[in-house]
Amino acid sequence: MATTTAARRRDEERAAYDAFLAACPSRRVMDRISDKWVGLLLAALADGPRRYSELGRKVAGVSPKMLTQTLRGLERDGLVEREVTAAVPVRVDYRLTPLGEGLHATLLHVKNWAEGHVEEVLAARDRYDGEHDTQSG
Amino acid sequence: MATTTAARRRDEERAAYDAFLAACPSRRVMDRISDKWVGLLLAALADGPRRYSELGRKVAGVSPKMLTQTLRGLERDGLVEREVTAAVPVRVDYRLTPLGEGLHATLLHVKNWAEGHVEEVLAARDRYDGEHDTQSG
DNA sequence: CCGGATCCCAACCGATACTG
DNA sequence: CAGTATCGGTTGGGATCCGG
Repeated sequence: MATTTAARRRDEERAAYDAFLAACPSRRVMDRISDKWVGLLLAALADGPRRYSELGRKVAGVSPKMLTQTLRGLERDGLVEREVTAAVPVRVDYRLTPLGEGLHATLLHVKNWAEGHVEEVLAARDRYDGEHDTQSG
Repeated sequence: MATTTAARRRDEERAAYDAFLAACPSRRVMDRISDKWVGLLLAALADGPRRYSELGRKVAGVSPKMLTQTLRGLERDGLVEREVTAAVPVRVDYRLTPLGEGLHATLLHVKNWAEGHVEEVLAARDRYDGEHDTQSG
C-alpha cells in the first residue's frame, strides 16, 4: 500500500541521518557537553587537580554514581587523567589533560556569550510570554 | 536522631546548588544547546530563512512534534523569528535573529574545536578501551 | 500546509546500600 | 576514601491522530 511508503522513506532518512550524526565530530562533542555534569566538573578541575571527594563536595548536588560515571567518560575521551596513590586510605586525583583544558576554554567561550546575552534572552522570553498569553485568557 | 542531619544537610546543599544553577546564565544556554535538535536547526537556518516543511526535510530525522517544540523554544528565547503568510495553504517561515546568529557563531566555535580534536578523542577512547579491556577477559 | 494533543517507551538521573 | 550494583522516579522523544 501507498501509505507505508512515507513511513518507510522517513525511516530510511532517519537511518541515513543517524549514520551522518554518528560520524559528525561536533555532534559527539555536543553530546559530551550536553551531559549535565561535564561542564561543572570541567570547571571544578580548571584550577588544578582534585580528589574524588573534593569534587563531590565542590559540585555539591552530585551522587557518587554520577560523579564516577561522568569522570569515567571524561577519562575515556582523554579529557581528564586519573592518578591513583596506593596509600592506606586509597587516594585518587583527577586533573585536566591539555585536551580537557582546550575543551574547557571552548566552554568558557560559550559561557562568556551566555553571560553577555542572557538579558536579551530573558527579555525576549518575557515579551513572548506576554504576547502569547501564558494561559489566562 | 543524628543520622538525619547528614541527609538534611545534603538536601540543603542541593537546594542552594539548584538555586545557584537556576541563576547561572551559562547553565541556561547549556540547557538550550543540549537540546537534541537546537544545533541542527540553527545550522539549517544559518544560510537564510526556511519554511517549516523545508526544515523538516533538511534535518530529516525530526518528528513534527519536536520540530515545532524546538522552534517554539527558540522563538521564545528570541533566537528565531516566525513569520506567517496567510495564503491559502498557510505559509510559515523561520529565520535567525541577530541573537540567534550570535549563538550559532558560538556553536560554530565549538564545532570548530570538535573537528580539530576529534581524532585525539577517538584515539584516547581507543586506547582506553584497549587498556581497560572492554570485556574479553 | 502548519501544528497541537495524546499515548508510550527508553534513557537518564538520584537515593540507597554495600564492597575493597 | 573510592567505587559499584540496584531500584524507582522523572523526563524527553517518537508515532499517530486530529484541528485550523
